[in-house]
Amino acid sequence: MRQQVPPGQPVPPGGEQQGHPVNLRERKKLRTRNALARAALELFTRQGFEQTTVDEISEAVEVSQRTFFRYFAGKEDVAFATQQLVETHFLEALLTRPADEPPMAALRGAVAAAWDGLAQAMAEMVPIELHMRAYQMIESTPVLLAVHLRRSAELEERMAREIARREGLDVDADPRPRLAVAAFSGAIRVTGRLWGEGPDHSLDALRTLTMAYLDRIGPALVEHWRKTD
Amino acid sequence: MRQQVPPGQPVPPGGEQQGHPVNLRERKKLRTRNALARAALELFTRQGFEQTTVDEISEAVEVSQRTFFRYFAGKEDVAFATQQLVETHFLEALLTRPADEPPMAALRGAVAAAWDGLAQAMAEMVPIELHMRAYQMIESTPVLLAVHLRRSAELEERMAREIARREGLDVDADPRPRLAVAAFSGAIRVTGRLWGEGPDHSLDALRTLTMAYLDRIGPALVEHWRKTD
DNA sequence: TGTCAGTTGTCAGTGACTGACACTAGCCTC
DNA sequence: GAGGCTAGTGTCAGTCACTGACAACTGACA
Repeated sequence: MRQQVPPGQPVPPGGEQQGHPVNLRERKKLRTRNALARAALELFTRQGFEQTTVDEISEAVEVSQRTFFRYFAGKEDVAFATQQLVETHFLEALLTRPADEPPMAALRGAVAAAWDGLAQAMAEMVPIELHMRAYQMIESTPVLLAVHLRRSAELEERMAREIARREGLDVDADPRPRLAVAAFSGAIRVTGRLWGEGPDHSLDALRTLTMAYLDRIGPALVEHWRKTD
Repeated sequence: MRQQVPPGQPVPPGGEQQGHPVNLRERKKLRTRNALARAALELFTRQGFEQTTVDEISEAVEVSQRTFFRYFAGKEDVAFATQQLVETHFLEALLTRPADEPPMAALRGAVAAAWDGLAQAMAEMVPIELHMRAYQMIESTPVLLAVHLRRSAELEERMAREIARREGLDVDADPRPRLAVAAFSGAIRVTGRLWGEGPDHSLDALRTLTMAYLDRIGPALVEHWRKTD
């Protein structure tokens, strides 16, 4: 079996992340992709990742196995379909933060902004509740956890670079961008877990919990690092 | 293909980590296992992980593919054969540190102690230089990097628990054990990378570099946390 | 409406793994 | 030292993840 995660993502169609296409072709593709993701997550969460075959997923959507692999680079890849959506939204939000915001404020602002609009985009793919169950599954499936950690590391790296760029620093020379991102990501992870364990599994609950935690990271990292300030 | 990483390690023979067996049976097994690991790492580093098949590895050692899978849970598993050895040595060393040592001193002492004896045990399996090249390969192969991150996370968790136990703390209630371990692991990782990039690839170079860095983590974490102190 | 490009299905093949079973070789006993 | 026991090994057949090639189809656009 192939099983390896694609290096730079063999970019199957739909890689352009829901750009609300106009023509029928594009809409059809998007529908197939979403249907595959939904079916996959449903099966994964119900019977387990390993216990689900790609054939099952394809059959559920009534496409050939070959088609599945044209939309997703691998079985692991579908499992992260919704994560991918979240990350994309967040990164986009981060890139459009006002230039004068201090690092942690920008990161915090980006999460906040990402929530808006995310819920809708996500719901088109899968019910939020399914996304949440998928997250738990990822955390408890060794193969997926491994991939998740790698993905997180990559995201953090991109965040750190963006923060460094904003502050006019060299990521490799100055440890602060990575430190800030590490602290931020740590908080996000903790709230994610707490939310999963807690009783209220609504998006709003996660949102307020996250914001509350981010506010506690402490003022040490909140200030500008630029000398010009 | 199966490709998933074994949850609790399906413990193939030889899982008892080189206990210098007495009888012929055991010695033969150990030799086969080491030969497989050596052949695998050699092939992986020469032609790449994905480009190497399990059949190639087995053929190089003149055993059947089935036998390979009786020694290692999967193709990924061999790639971590030497890492496994290092980790085992380190954890053992940590467990036998004097009870009155402060956390960071115990961790530091454990690395130091692990070096002794490790070189020999390792050389029985593969040349040190091969182990080193294998490390680079892991870092640059996405599938392996993912597994590596997961393994590291697991190791850190075990370290944190041990530190907490020593200090009489609850890992989940007090963040300090995990923080200390995170700082420690971070330093180890950094030195590992520096060593790989630097000119001197000797074990001694790594050892002195690591020690120097560990000494810089700062006195903030070095003190005892116990009130009784 | 016809052409063309993008999408899909079919087929065949590779490679990672696994279970079952038969065979062999050290180990232990008598 | 012969024989039996058992662990280790090879063979075989099967599953499942993936991939390339090619033929059939279907929207898009002139």
